[in-house]
Amino acid sequence: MKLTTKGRFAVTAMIDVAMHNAQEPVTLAEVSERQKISLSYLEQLFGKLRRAGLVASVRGPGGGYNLARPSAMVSVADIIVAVDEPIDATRCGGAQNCHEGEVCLTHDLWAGLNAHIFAYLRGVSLQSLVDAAHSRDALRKSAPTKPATVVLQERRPSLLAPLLGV
Amino acid sequence: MKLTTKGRFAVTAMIDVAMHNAQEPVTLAEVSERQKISLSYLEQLFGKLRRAGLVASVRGPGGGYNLARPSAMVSVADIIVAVDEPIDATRCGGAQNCHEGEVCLTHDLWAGLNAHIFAYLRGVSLQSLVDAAHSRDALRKSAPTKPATVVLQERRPSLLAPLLGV
DNA sequence: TATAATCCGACTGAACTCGTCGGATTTTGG
DNA sequence: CCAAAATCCGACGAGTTCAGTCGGATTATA
Repeated sequence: MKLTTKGRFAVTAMIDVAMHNAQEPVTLAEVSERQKISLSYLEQLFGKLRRAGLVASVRGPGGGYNLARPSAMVSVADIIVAVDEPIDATRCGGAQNCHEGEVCLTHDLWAGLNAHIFAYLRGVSLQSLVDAAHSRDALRKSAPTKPATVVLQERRPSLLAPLLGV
Repeated sequence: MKLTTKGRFAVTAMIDVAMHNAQEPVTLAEVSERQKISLSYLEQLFGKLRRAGLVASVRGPGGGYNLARPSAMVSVADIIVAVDEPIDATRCGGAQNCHEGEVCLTHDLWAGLNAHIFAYLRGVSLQSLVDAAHSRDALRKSAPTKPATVVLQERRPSLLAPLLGV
């Protein structure tokens, strides 16, 4: 699953599309501006997302991207798998580290972890992320104690942040 | 947490030490031979494991490494954190991708995932991995239908194997 | 026909990872 | 006291991977 910044960008971009997809398709230029991701990079990502069947494209002027199915039916796992192609699985599946024909000591451990992570990300829908963003917005508006231009989010460097490079 | 092969090797090596640690300390030369990991690399790993307080070293001839505490009290998370030092957490903790002073759309998602993975690995003790290895051994001995030299473990390429590059 | 947009493959600079190497230090045994 | 066994340590390099760019092709609109 690999969990690189590419996957993170893809999820962010998909949320953006889901939030702005009324009738008109959403152009990558808009996403680029809103999310501060370079257009070229977005093109690369959405090529994969389209091939994976997560978005549908409309070419030409007035075109852009639509979600291929309702956001409630798209999971984060879907997005990441689409974008961060699995590398060669020949790590522990073959004779690489598994020594002398035996399954290596930790095989089951990593397999279990994989299943765990996958299940977690599979359980998070795009819709739920959109909802979360909306409720954050609502919360911020209901308590506008400072001018919006100066509001800086307080940094909260989670103890767990370094894990997985997030 | 990063989950690289370095972490995997460290876990494997720790299992090996736990399984062979009677009174005498275990030398890295033995671990190297049994687990097919280069000695130099093991030295590098065990330097970190020692600094993290997971193993204790005995120098000079007859020396080697002992577990610093009972294997039931060492988790996989401990080992991986000791070896795969956290990279710069400046991914989402600051203003990098979080744009315009707001928390980026996916912040909570990744934080939750981290916590999830960490909890999982925290729940797996070194002892449990040793037990699993022992029961695999017992199973293989109890059904010796073929000469041991020819027994090849059947490959079972899990569907989830590509995830995380395991 | 000009323009807005997706589409695509190749490429590069930078970072990171794996693993090595040479040597220093400590301790045991003869 | 000395040789050998072992840990200890920092630096380095080859290879790989990743993030992001670039130039241009294609498609559709107006």
